Amino acid sequence: MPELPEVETTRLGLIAHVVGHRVRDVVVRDARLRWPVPRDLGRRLAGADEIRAIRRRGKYLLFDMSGGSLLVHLGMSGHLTLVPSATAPALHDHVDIGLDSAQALRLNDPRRFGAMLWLRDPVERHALLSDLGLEPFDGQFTGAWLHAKARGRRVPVKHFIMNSHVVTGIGNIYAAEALFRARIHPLRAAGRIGLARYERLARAIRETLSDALAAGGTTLRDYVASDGRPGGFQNSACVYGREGEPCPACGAPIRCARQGNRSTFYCASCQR
DNA sequence: CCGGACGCCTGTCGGC
DNA sequence: TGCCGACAGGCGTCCG
Repeated sequence: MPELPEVETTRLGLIAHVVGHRVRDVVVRDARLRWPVPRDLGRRLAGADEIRAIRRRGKYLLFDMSGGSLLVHLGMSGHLTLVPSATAPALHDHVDIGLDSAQALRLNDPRRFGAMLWLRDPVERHALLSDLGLEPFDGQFTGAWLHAKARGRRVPVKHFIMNSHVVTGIGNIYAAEALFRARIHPLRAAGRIGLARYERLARAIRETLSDALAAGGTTLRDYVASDGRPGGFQNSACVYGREGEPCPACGAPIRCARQGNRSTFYCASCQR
């Protein structure tokens, strides 16, 4: 499940191979992603100049070109890899973006929750990006900011920090891990948590994401980086997917609760 | 505005 | 062995 560390690992792995190159051709084998891949994507990309930069906003990747940007979202099961241009496609290899370097950027996404769209300038005004919350590594993202934002909210704090209109890049895995580090119960109402605990949470979110980034992200099932290699953070997870195992801090068994359609993992003795 | 439910999608797994 | 339901879950959308 690509969250901020997986998307950022993908971005970092692609920069050296993609920036400064032009798109030669685009092959869409299956346009049925979250939204249809635009029919004119090939014309747009091949008609633009070279890819100037790759940016990340939340879980979105933006490949900046003249006149607009290619937006990519990996959804739940997507990954972007670089392959030699002639590489035969495998199952769920939906889109190839052929570069002038004899390599292709290949999107594989079994569940097709991902997206590939062309965004005209100014990109930030697009509906998908305009209402996004703060980046966790933005200097404005502090405990005080979170505390103010949570005022009056009755939603469980785990949902609150997974809401991309509040703070971007945090999904089910890192939300659970950050709340464990901050020793906050995932079901506690967001508006009923004090400033000091939000300071702890903001710090825990940044530490968790930094550690995961250093490990190359988390691979539970589908995720691989742009070179095809899996991440390593799954071995460092304290609570996610560890129901019944002893809490690394106190030894009590990790619990699993269901919130709507999602599982949440926590230590009932450490997290209050 | 807020919160909760729903739908999209495929692969995997446990139970019978 | 095959069938079936549950589950994985990001996020836009809809509804009360």
